[in-house]
Amino acid sequence: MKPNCTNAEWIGRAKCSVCEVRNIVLFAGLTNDELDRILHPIDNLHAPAGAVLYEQGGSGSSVFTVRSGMVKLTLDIADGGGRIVRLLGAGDVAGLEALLAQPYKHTATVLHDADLCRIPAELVNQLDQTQPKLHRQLLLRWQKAVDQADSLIACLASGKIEARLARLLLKLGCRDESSRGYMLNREDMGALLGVTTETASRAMAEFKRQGWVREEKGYCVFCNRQALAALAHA
Amino acid sequence: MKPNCTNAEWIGRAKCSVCEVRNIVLFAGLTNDELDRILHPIDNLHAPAGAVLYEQGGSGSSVFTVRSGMVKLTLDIADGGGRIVRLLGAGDVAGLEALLAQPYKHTATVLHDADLCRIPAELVNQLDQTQPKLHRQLLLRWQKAVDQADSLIACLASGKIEARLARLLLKLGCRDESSRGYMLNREDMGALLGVTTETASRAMAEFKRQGWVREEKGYCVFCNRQALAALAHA
DNA sequence: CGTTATGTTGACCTCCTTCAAAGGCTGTGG
DNA sequence: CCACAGCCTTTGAAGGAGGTCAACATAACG
Repeated sequence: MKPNCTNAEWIGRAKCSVCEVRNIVLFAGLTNDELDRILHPIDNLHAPAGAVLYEQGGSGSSVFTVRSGMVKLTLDIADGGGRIVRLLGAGDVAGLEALLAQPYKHTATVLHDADLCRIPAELVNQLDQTQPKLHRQLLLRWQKAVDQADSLIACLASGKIEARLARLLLKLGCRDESSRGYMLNREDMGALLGVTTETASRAMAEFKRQGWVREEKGYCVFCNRQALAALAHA
Repeated sequence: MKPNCTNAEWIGRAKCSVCEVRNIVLFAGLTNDELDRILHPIDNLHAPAGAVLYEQGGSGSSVFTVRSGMVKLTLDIADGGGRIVRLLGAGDVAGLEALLAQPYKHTATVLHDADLCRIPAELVNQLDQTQPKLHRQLLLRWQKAVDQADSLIACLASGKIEARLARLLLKLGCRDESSRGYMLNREDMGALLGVTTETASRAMAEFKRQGWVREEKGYCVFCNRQALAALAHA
């Protein structure tokens, strides 16, 4: 059991060269040869829903790339509450602050069973100095984190609940599109949209009554994308 | 007049080696010799309140470091509205996305007369490859942007208005502390806190009636920091 | 089959929005 | 110096949206 990865199952050394998401995660751009030389300390983990990858304030020694599944980053503030500040899916990276020797800024919790790569921060920093391709990928990841945070502020924290929920569902995507068709429970929806669990539940129930969206054991299925898009713009 | 900087007054080539904020902005860590060799294309601008540094979607060719004053980054979404996603003060950097050849993600508007350095993205990218010190500064700036966005989500978009406003005022700081003692107008407060201008005005008026804060031509003066801190934690 | 966690719904009340109007400050022109 | 316009702020009143507390339903699970 990894100290940073509660309840995570260790699968083995990562085989980055055969990883189907290689091109969309951190090491995109490196050739197989380059990968073979460096991938030894990288662990491949499977973490079930509920697993905590790391906790806010913990000393960060690794970054995590998400190969599949979904991970949430939550920020606890003084007065309780605690809000979800990011949802990560395939190709996203968690814990970049570890590269700067900063403590983890969030608590990372698995929402849907996830395949992850755990990469020592030290390794990434070494490669960063010698591999211009990785270097650019790093900057892109950081920018993506900024974009996601900004998008959350602009799209999920402004307007009426129905509009916010519609935007969230559209962001989560559809089952047959990408790996992002996961459904959230009402509590997480509330923490993401900045409302109570009850309000999130009421809005979702109404959406289902209207036939705009359907739920299938953890997945969400769209029935009327147009209706959601119309709501999102209101 | 610079194309990217409406109403900005051009002062001259930047003299980074005598810049008092050099240690807290992008080139912190470089020696004077190193600076002398590279600072030629850097422009020093003075921009009055209301000036627009760049607009969302514009092709980004420069990053801006803020030497003094205050700048807001606003994100316009489809359905109008438009929300402030970041407040920048002395030492902060705007437009990092230009380094990745991405269009500007926000509109940058000066809120309080600002001294700025306009640095060509190309120059930063060149230095990034040869100057490890600058490289680390860059990553730190990106992380700071993430932190600020997350902080906004957690602190300024959750809870009752009074708590949010108290947190905002504490963040803005006090006049005799740093350069962040600026007061915002009610419209910007609303755009930052996610409420209407009227609600922001009502809350501020009440704070002033209670004697917790005072306003002096654009600056804010604390009278009762404890009261604000207590509100912030509620 | 009971137990527990999660989702749904209702009733009531608070907070914020909306629309409207009045007050205050500043700059401009007579 | 005063009058006036324009902008920002403040305040009021009415309505709606979401919070809160509680009950109940449903699903998951041993």
